[in-house]
Formats: sequence, C-alpha cells, structure tokens
Amino acid sequence: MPELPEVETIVRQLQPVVTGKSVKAVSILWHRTVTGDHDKFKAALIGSRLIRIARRGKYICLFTGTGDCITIHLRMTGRLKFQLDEKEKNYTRAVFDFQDGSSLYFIDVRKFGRIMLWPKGSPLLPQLGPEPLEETPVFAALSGLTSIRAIKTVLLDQTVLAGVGNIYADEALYLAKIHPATPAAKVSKRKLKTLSRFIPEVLQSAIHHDGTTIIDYRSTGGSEGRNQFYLNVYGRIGQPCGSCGTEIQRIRLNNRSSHFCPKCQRRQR
DNA sequence: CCTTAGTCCTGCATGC
DNA sequence: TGCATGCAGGACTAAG
Repeated sequence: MPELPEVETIVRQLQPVVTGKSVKAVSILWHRTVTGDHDKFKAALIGSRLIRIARRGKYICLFTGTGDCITIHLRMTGRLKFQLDEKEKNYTRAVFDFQDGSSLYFIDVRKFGRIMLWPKGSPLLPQLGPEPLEETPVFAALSGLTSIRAIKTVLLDQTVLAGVGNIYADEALYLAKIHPATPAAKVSKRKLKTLSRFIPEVLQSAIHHDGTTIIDYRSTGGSEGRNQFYLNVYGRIGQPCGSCGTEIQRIRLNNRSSHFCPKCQRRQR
C-alpha cells in the first residue's frame, strides 16, 4: 500500500514527465474515483496546463496554470502510469489525455483511490498534520500529545503527522523499542525523542529504496520498490527479531495489524 | 474525547 | 475443482 515514500517515489518520477503537459481530455471510467462534480472537474482540467507536481502526506498534488489543484490519493492499490500492462486494462478508472498524444492512466483494482479538485483559493488539504521527514516537526507534533490512545494509533492519525502508514509506523516503533499499544501520553520524553528521530529515518531510507512493494505497489515506471528487503517487523510474523531472535508477533490495534518484537518492545504498565 | 464497527472494493489464500 | 469464508486496509462516518 502506498505510504509517503511510495508516493514520493511516484511524484519524483512523474515530475519531469508530466510538468508542462496540457490536458486535452479526461475520462472517468469509475464514477466514485472522482469525488465531487464531474463536470466541474473536467472543466477545470481540460485546456489547462499542468505546471507543477508535488506530494503532501500521501497525496499527489497536480497544479494547473489557472491556479486549481488536483489531488490523487492511491489508497491501497492505486497506480499512475503512462503505459498500461495487459492486466491493468480492466482496472483503469480514469484517463488524462494530453495535447502531445500521451495519456496518464489511473489504475486501481479495489476502487478505493480518490481524485478530487481543489479550486483556486480554497485551502489545500487543511486537515493534514506536518510532514514527517525531519526530526524537529515530528518531535513537536508528538511531544505535545496528552492522548491516551495507543501510540501506533496516533502515528496513523494523519492530522498528527501526514504520510505515516502501517508499515513505517511499525518499523519506527520497533527501532525506538516502543510497544505499539503504549498510551501516547505514557511514552517517555526520551523515547519520543528517539521515535522522532527514527520516523524520518525509516521514511528517508524507504525513499532511497524507491518504496516498499508488498503486493500491489508499483512506481510510475512499473517497477517494484526494494525497501521490503530492509523491513525489521512488518510482514515478518513468526520470523526471528534481528536483534534478539524472538519471534515477531502481530496484534490487532483499532482493527489494524501491528507487528512488533515482544522482547525488544516491552509493554509498559 | 475516545473507541468500535461498518463502508467502500477485489483478489487471493485457505479450508472443506 | 468448486464454493464459501476471511483477510488485506486508508480514510471516513455513525453510533455509543
């Protein structure tokens, strides 16, 4: 599932290819893929030039020359590609045709991905917390917490930090030796500091490896990431912890799976 | 304020 | 082989 590093990888690949293209036509093949009024969506895009592409949290942001913004959230199985594989043809949900004859395809097996228009002047993604790629803003976001929610749940809350998902939350908690069910307010300042250092580290490292491919994630070029070979806990249930050899366990927290080492990440009382 | 359950979706693994 | 079941999960919503 694409989280921040996977989205960042896609944006970096799209940046030189998509910038400057003018939209000739837009096809919406699955109606719910585009949130809001389809006519307004098409009217804003058709005839406009894409002048900038950026990432915010797990969102891809495409800015038009007229000041509008299109955000794309890939959710679990979304892909953005200029070439379609045979298998992807049945799962294409939206197509952007450009004046130069090229087309950008939004492919999404499970139809959870969402594309929406943010008209010029409207605040963009106002609900999102700070970017988690540097220690200082991460520590600022985490150290002020008085919440009794599990620290893992807090890390997945996009209003606290924008872009951390299940894989990297588990990985950062492992490196910081914090049990995922620990109430956020009970994590010591010292451990929060450590966690604030590891969150940017696991994300930057994953970007360096072009993201993590478990099953579905593919970059715009169609290639898989390599970060799955560097994971310590995610998807490693029953395998030995690289530090102490204890079997990695999985628990369910707020209906999501959390992977951790029961010895290295002791539950606090 | 917080949690849980349900919703959206389909492919794939599992079990009988 | 075939059919039913459960699981994966990001963001959102309703109910308690």
